[in-house]
Amino acid sequence: MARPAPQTHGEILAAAAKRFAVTGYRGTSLQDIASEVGCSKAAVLYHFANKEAILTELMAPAIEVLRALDERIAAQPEPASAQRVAAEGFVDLAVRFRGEIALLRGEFPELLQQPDFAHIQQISERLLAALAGRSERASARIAAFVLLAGIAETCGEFSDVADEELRDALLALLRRALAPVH
Amino acid sequence: MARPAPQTHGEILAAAAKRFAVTGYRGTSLQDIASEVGCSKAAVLYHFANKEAILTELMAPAIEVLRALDERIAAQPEPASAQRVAAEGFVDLAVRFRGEIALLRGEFPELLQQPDFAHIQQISERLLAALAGRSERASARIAAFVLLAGIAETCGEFSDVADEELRDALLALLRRALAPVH
DNA sequence: AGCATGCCTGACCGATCGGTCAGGAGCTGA
DNA sequence: TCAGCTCCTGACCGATCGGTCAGGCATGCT
Repeated sequence: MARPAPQTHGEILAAAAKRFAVTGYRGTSLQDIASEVGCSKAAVLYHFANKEAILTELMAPAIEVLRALDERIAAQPEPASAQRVAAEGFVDLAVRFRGEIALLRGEFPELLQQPDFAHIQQISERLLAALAGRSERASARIAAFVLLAGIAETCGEFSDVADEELRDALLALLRRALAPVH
Repeated sequence: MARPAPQTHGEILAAAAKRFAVTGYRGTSLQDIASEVGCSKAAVLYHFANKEAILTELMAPAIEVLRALDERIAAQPEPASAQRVAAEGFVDLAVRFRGEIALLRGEFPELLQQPDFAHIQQISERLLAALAGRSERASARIAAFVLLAGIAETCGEFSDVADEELRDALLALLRRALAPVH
């Protein structure tokens, strides 16, 4: 019809991001996305192999940064430095990609099961270990888990707070809350 | 058939709890629950008006405790005491009902939209305000949100940790992490 | 014996889901 | 002019969802 050019791919991506942010991944149907774009559901599936492929492409930049952070953490020989790198890197990532993280709207557990995101679970585990100061103590791991999950849930809210202010608040919280490495 | 007595109501509740804990509320169908019990889907809907009624009954005790906590917090005239009551009360609730909270598996946002749980959103807001020391500063509210959401997400994990140990770890974390009231 | 009631079943309903498919419109190069 | 390609459509598919309904089978009261 009136669709002039093949920028549709990008439009679908943008529409999907918009809808996912409101109703979550599972709560958004291909028809919802198609309606938002103004095309047919079949057109959406012409540009993307399936629904999961849309999410994968949407999250790709954030996942790449997460992967890089994982490498930087792994390169730290000392627990204390690994904890610092993990804290600063994760806060930075959470703030920068807070829009993308918000898309998941608490669907982390299910989404992580999907084959495309399988390796993220392992990265999360290493991130948790680093934040816990590579300690096996339950209290350290519990605190790290609370902060990790809490920050992931939080960054989507507070969209009215500037990046800078959000990052400072989260970093200050982490510095107060993380058990010091001993 | 061989179903002897009307303890089916309780069996359905138990089966639903078991399944919700694994696949979440939305990820569990009435047929799943019926199969777990060993009855028909129609039998499930004979005992419960609809799917949501199962969840409502499952969460009722936890919600009642939450409501009582809300009242106790509201009765505190000073921000400092309200913060203390909120922190201790919420940790206690999270640990006691960690099984129930785990059922929700990150489906809080959607579930809170449902009419049966509408008032919980307001209670959560007051809980957040109390933890933030009734401060309007963004940093205080951000920290409170991270801790609230993080604890809710956490208590379902660490099922191998004893109640006592989990509560102590969470309380110690809150004491470190909460911005002091000034 | 007859009847009501509680508990439960299988068959069925409309809606919605992700995904497929044949084909059409419009452009491009031979 | 016509073949071929990209982009897209509407019709359709099987599966699954929550929920309904008429009826069946015990049990217990009259």
